[in-house]
Amino acid sequence: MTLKELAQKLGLSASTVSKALNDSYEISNDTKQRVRDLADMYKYKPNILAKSLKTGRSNTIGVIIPYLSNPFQSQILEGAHQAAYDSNYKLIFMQSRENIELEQDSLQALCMQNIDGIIISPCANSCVKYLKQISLQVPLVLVDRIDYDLDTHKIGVDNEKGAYLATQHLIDMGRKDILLLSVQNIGVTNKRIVGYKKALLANYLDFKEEYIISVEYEQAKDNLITNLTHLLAKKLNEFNHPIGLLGTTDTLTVGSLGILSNLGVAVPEQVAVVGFANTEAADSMNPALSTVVQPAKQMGYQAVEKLVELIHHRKRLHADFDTIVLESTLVPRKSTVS
Amino acid sequence: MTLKELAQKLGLSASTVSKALNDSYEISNDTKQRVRDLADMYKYKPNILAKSLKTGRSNTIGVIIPYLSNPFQSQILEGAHQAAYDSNYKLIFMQSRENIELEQDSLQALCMQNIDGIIISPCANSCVKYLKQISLQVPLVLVDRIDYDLDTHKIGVDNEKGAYLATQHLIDMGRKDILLLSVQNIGVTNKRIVGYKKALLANYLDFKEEYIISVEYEQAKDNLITNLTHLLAKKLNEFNHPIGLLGTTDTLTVGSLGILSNLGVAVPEQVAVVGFANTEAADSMNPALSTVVQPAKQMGYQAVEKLVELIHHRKRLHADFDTIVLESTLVPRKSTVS
DNA sequence: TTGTAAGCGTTATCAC
DNA sequence: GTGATAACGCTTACAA
Repeated sequence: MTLKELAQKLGLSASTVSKALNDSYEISNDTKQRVRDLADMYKYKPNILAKSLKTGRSNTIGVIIPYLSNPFQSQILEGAHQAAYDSNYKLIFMQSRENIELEQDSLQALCMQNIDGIIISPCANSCVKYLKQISLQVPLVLVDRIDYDLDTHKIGVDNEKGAYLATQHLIDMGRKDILLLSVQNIGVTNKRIVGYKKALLANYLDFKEEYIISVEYEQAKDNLITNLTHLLAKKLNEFNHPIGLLGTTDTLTVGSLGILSNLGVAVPEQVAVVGFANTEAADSMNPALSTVVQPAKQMGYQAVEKLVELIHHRKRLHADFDTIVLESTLVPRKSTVS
Repeated sequence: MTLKELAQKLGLSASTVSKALNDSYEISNDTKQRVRDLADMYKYKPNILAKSLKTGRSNTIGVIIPYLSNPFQSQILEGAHQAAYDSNYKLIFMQSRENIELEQDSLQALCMQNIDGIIISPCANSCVKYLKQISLQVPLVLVDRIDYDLDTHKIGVDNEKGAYLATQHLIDMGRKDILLLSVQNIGVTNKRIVGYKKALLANYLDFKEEYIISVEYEQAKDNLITNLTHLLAKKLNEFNHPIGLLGTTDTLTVGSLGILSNLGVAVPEQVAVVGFANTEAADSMNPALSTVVQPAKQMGYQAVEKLVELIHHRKRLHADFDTIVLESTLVPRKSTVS
């Protein structure tokens, strides 16, 4: 059932019917009602493709995140989906798998899809230049990994503060030697390291380069096992006091618990663990994991809100872009509090 | 840069250029090359909307799952995305939130989007009639929750066998009283209960209705806490032997570990726990969680493969639909083996 | 081998 | 208030 067919049945022209269905002021209420009634009756559904082709807007937003299987990122996507649903947009998503070529591929693919805007959490080592170029073609909003020099809206969390809180918490629990687990080349990591350092400084503790365990995303698990085991063996012998461990991503933090357990290291007695992690399973961990929780869904939600805003009035001043920084919260559990 | 403009620059007609770019046999190699070169030069990108409008195919697949934030379901989606990417399809996804109205809304929304096909993991209490009606309009493939009377491809796992294995494992570990945690009204649950019963039967153990703790999805966590606490208090007193616990979903299984820990119940000494769970964090659980692992990504991948197959030759015989049942595997860890 | 013309289902402009 | 017409950018008979 097309507009034309509907028009014929009504004895009206296609354009009149179109206007009626779009509630145009030009059309009389009588006609509108007649049109709507028959449209309902025949279950008329406009062809969105044709509509989009004509209007130039598709009501579709593209989302690019590194990994969908990462619970934190899928929470962002869930929030984004909710917001999209609320504002009547559709979501097409892509995964960059922390791979710069895949990211550019996906960006390219999205641009070819007549989407109205893009939300992206750039992959490790992402190319700012390329992003900038895209952002000139189509509205773009950064989410979570917002540490890029781009003129656009950015929605993230206060990573520095989150790390500061976590570090301070470990110090409060009496730990003076605090290892930090991080993934190489993810923007947010830097801020977290800064927070970590500042907390150390504020407590008159030395920062030691060797305390930073930095692994590549790809072989994160294996690298983590090797490096952590190695460093712990050394440090636990060297010191005769318990130490702290700060994980800067879900995977690393949760993974470290398993490793420590396998090594027979007591948590928190020997090593207190706290980390960024958005998992609901924190209470079921061994032991219950103290976490820095980030409002992931909210980030995704606000990112879409901002993007939609951007889509609706595209001609904003450059100076007018917002960077929204949400708060993360520390939830202490048994992995730091004995 | 449109096809027309490109044609003008080349001194050719739009149709010739279109054919050249689509590698039509009608066009000479010379012309093809010239066209391609200039297209590259001007970075010509075809307008997919126009193409879809004309051809009637959008190369887009809709996916509906209950919750994106459920790691198991997001793994299905990840696999689906991978397959879609490989076969050059785009994915639009929706969440039903285990809500039948939201599911029908989403189905409706997808149908209006000129998608080429749908993959769905129906929500609890989903309406078969409605699904059937949709499946007549557009190719549809069921994934994971395949226990519906629909003439279409279905990709799932052998839930009965998975539950059988898990139950047998608990029995092998010396447990004769085995509680089962389940969510109401999810199709897969039934099969899992059947597997559980069969394993009991095969070992000459009585099935007891009271051993089944069935909670609603919405208040799963709260209900679980109440019911599990209650039943355990009763049973642990009544028996003087250790018992078993079988969780039929990620959330329930993982959640139960936290609850048991809070109750001060020793796992596996007092209660051995095993459950369906696809989490990578199993090793970090308290204690490391024995799991029935399902090939979630593979399910998603194959679902898209099947759907694409269906899209390509729509006129298949009814009798010709496949139901693919993948194997799940049991990974014993400390929560059952002391 | 290439070009012409019609059409996919809408919306927008302008005339009536 | 309503309708004719063109246009969005592409594909595809069919004609040349």
